[in-house]
Amino acid sequence: MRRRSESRESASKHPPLANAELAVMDLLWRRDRLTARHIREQIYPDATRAQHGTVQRLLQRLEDKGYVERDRGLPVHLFSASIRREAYAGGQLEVLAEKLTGGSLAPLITHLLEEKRISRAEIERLRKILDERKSPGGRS
Amino acid sequence: MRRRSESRESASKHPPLANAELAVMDLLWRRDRLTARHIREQIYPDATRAQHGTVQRLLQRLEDKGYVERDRGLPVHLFSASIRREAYAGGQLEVLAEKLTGGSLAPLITHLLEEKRISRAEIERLRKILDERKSPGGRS
DNA sequence: GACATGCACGACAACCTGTCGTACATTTAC
DNA sequence: GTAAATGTACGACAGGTTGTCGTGCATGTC
Repeated sequence: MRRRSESRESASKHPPLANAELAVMDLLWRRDRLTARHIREQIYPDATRAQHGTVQRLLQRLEDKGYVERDRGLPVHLFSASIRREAYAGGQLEVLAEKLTGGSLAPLITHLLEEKRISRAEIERLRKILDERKSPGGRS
Repeated sequence: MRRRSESRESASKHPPLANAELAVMDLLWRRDRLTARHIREQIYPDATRAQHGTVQRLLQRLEDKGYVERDRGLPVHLFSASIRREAYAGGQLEVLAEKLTGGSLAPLITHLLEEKRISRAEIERLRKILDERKSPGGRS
């Protein structure tokens, strides 16, 4: 079938994270340089022997996808996220906008506002963010 | 493994559309009440006999997911999107935010702004949208 | 009736994900 | 040094989803 090359390309550049993968990233986003053991303990509190392998598998696939780096300096590797949570989230947002609204964010947000699914506080946060961008402040 | 019930639930409420499915929805979002034939012609310009079935299949699965309604009044059914593009897009945005930033949109957009991935024009559009919400249009 | 067109749906291959188990390496304990 | 424990690498597999096709059935036209 005919398909849009761009969205396909961005999807391969920013493959979406599946559930278990996201759980691992979540830990790495909270704290860097974790051992596989630490991750396993968090995700599978009742750790059986076999689940070592599962975590290793997940970490390896995340490494393949470019989302995780491992420090092999020690025999027990230390894992870190190689992309910040905000960068991943932003990338996914872009993929979404590209697929659905030709890359524009406005329609997505308009709908949520109309449906009153964004709190007043959140609206103010967003306004502030946009204002900062308008007149570059102390931030950078 | 342990999983977050909320994100799972919203995912089942708003299942993401796959590629071919999205292509069909795209047509229905542009124009309502299309026949399967019309859709097939658009998606598979060089239509073979077998691809009738493919389109029927896609339409049926979209119907199952609640994204498409069909008018069975005539022997040749007429298909329509049962959710607006903006509603679907907004829903996906919410799913994204829930999974990644605890439901807040600000971090997603902050990153895109810092990376200068949002055009000046788009920023103004967003500001305008938010302003409208702040001081409700018509009055009060 | 014969034929064309459309709908319903079973079946299937390809892919992805989460899982496990096995093989191998390295460290630690005796 | 050998054995046990721990860790890494990765093949394998089941379950789910997706895109595809084909076949059977209904309904319309001539």
